[in-house]
Amino acid sequence: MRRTPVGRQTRAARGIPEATVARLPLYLRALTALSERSVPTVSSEELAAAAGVNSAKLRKDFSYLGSYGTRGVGYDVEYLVYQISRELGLTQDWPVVIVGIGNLGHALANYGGFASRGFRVAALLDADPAVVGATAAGLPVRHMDELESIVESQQVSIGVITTPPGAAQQVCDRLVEAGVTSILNFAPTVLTVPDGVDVRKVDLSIELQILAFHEQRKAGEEPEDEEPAEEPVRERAPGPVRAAAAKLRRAASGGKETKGETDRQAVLPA
Amino acid sequence: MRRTPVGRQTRAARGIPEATVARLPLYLRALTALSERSVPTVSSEELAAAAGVNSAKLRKDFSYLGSYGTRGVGYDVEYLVYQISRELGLTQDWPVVIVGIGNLGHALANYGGFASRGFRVAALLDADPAVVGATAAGLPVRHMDELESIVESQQVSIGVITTPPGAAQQVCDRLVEAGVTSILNFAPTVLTVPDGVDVRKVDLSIELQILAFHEQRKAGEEPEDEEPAEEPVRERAPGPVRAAAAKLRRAASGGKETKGETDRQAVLPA
DNA sequence: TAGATTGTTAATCGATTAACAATC
DNA sequence: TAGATTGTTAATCGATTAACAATC
Repeated sequence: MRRTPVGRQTRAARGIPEATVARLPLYLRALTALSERSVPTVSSEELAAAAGVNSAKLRKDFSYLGSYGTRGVGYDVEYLVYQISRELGLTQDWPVVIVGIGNLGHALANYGGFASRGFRVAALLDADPAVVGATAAGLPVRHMDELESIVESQQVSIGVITTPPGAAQQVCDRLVEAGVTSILNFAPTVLTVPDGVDVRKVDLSIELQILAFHEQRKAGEEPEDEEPAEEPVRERAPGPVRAAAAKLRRAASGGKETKGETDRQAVLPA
Repeated sequence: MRRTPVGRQTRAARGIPEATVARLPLYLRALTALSERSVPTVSSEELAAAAGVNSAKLRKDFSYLGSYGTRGVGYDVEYLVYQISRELGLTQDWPVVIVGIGNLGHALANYGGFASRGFRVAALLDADPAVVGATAAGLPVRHMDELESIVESQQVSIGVITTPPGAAQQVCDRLVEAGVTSILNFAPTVLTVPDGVDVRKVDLSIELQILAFHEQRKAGEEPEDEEPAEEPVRERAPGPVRAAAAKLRRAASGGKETKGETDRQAVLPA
């Protein structure tokens, strides 16, 4: 996707796969721990175990960065820490704004891993006058009105959105307009951004739903309903009839079934 | 990966790809919004736009669930909400424990999207006597000692870990031992679990680092250091020499470089 | 019947993995 | 030199996408 030979000529490092990029922080964390224990070198096998991946994947990942290992020996911990840090852009300082200082914004402002790794909270912003002026993590909460001036004066390129879902797109638009080009979105909202802006999302509800899916599988696949047994080959009733049927099922599904090892009530999301 | 024909015979739905499972919650969210606006039917094109994916992917995803659409018409919103909810296991109620009631645990306990979608906070747990007894989101914080009895008596199968990193594995072990088989980990720790236990992780620091990587790319790839230009073809000095060189570079890299459009200080993660 | 839209096919792309030659 | 471990190859697997026949 990303194909941005903006600067000078493209070097090998340009083509690092997304899946690899997403694992570099894991390797870096494991390496940092080794570094703190003054471990001088580490093999792909050991490091992979510490990072929770297999060693073939790790070596493949590192091969995109260059040949930083020594055959028969392993990797120099300090050197790798430095190379990965540089590859990830962590040899710079990245000022970040957090917009929406509710419970979650508060938690993030206080998050330790934030300050390390080169990320610095440039400002906390909120639209609520009752919150503005309060202090979180030693920083004053400032009003949304200051968003543009802060982003510009402090060269903020990363914004974190922890607003209620209804405000997220609007906040996102303002951040982008002001010059932010990377957004980490904690609001359960699909954000629309122009080309060149990256959005990553963190969504508790989605993670839980994925876990629930697998949990249900593990629980043994008993019927959760009256007639689910041969459900894929269901008859094709016209839409409205189906909807009515669904409603009936929903109404009927309250607290009926009992799973083998559990006894959970049937509940549909609101 | 997951191949668990635990219950009776395997039906088509067994083989839903992970990537599809991860998108079902997105579709469900978009459908719920349509449902609330009383929209009766939706095309793959419209729904895909609302969920932020392309329509071919959406149709492919839905094809794993069954044939729930009507050619020439689209999908019945209510019916799809029901089918996806059931597929994800959301027609049941899932009691969840949150362990570690710091800022983040607090925020999660208060998170609205938690209570909807069938997830219910069964208990908040903390090891710190100073926190135990306090109230968060209307629930008392209980002591870790009660973990086992709560998990067993309330049939909790999902645990959320929001402890400091040092405590995460230990908490994880206790959860698993008590019977929890799905874990959502917010601590920046690689958790080791037995087969049959699912772990998903949410890691702010990793997300920010991935954004920083792309941000750096966008910024145009100027040298962040003295000699990075032909860095992939670097000479292969033996480990210790490399490490020393790296340290030199680290020491030297403080506040030197100036990017084209930014002026950030060079900082290495702690 | 004509128009619309699904469900599926097949091609392509990207990620994972095992195996092993290269080489320290 | 012998043992260890990297870096790379090639096979496999899974995910994405465009296109279109099926069919409402």
